[in-house]
Amino acid sequence: MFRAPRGTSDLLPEQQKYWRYIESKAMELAGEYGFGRIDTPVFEDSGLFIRSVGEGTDIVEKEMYTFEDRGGDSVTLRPEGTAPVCRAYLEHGMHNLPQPVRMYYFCPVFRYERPQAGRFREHHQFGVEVLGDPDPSVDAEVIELASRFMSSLGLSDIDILVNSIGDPECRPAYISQLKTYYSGFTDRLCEDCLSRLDRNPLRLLDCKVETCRALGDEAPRSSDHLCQPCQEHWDRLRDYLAAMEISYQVDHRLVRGLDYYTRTVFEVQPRDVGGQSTILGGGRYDGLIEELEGRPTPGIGFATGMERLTLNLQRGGIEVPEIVSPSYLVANVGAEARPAALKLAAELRRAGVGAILSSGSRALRGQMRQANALNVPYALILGEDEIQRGEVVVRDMASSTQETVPLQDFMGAVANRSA
RNA sequence: GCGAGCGUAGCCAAGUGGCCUAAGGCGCCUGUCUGUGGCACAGGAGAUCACGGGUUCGAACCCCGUCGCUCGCCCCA
Repeated sequence: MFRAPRGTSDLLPEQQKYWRYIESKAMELAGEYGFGRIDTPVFEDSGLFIRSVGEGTDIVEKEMYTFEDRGGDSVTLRPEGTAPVCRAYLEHGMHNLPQPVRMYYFCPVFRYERPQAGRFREHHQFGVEVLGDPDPSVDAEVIELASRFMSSLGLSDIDILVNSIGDPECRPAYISQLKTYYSGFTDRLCEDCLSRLDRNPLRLLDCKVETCRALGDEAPRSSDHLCQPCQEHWDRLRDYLAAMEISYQVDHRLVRGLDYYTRTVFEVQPRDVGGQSTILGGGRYDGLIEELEGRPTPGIGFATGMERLTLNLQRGGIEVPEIVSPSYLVANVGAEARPAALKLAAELRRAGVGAILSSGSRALRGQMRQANALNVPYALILGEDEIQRGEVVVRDMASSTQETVPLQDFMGAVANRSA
């Protein structure tokens, strides 16, 4: 038997309510802030991601779904959402639009990883991007949006972590300080950290091994080594966040795995457990558009994982609205009633109300059971008697009461109610 | 890429060498109730016990391999 590929899953009808809930909240908020929706292709030229995400990153090095298409071009299933949006910004000359340009997206993203709790090979993101404005007020606004998004979902047990990792001006000097610091403790570093020392020194900071953590506490902090413009950006951001009364924590260990981030980085984490816990991550990427051969254009955004949001909604016991079932089940008895039932169901749907046609192959008893199991408020019963008299039995399932009414009157009432 | 655990019907599972032609529960279907649901009772369908090999007189159960799933590390949403 075929199964869904490793790390992927089917989103079954009974789970859809979470997604609908998250999507509706996200779209509502995005609209409030003036974001327009963008949808980009599921796959892109492989070079786009190699260039933007960074050659040395894990994503590019070992996680991309890259293949040659039949024409011999190398394409890659989108491993993240920001680069395609930037590509679209450039391709469609959006620098000619009023700046900044605000866009949001929902899309599947693909990374070849070992699946575990909250981590998949295909997952789905909601993300926002603001392109064309360097001002820290935009950072504050985007972080505020993230915060509002969490509270609108009902997720309250979360921390918002914020940091500044500088820019190409000041970061190299900081990184070399960091290396110097850690090089003095090579005897105390874990094996992973020893390799990070060469490959990705920033990552030393968020190692989870106890001894490494202790070293990280005392390590030089990026926010203490910012160049003057970065420092000013960082100071103003914190002023704005304070002015907006956003509760957040500065986390000097916060770094992100993609090369394009500059200055502001932030994450949202649930308060309880560790593991694959980050539910939202983002930051500023002022060099990215230029890296993609555009005029220097600043940008900032974040992405959230639908699956992790759902997980947290479920863990938090947060009630989400059920997807409404149709109002009517049309039961029918006897061969004569079958076409009449089909017609009635079709008319109801045309009138804008949902109707499920019950299979006439079952006894009426079975059809009523079905009505009960499907949780429809009303069952409509058509039998030969009703057909002859031009009537229909309308049964209110909740109160177990029913009345026989002329079909025309019933349809008239339905039309009035839905109008 | 590394480490650990687990695979018995759609789901939850009992069973740890013969009494297993595999218990029970949920769900599904049918009947009791000849055209009326939720409850109850009765019945039914649904399992090559993940797959392959081995040990044994005998394997769901022990051993080996494979595959799959889950969890952790790395990394990330």
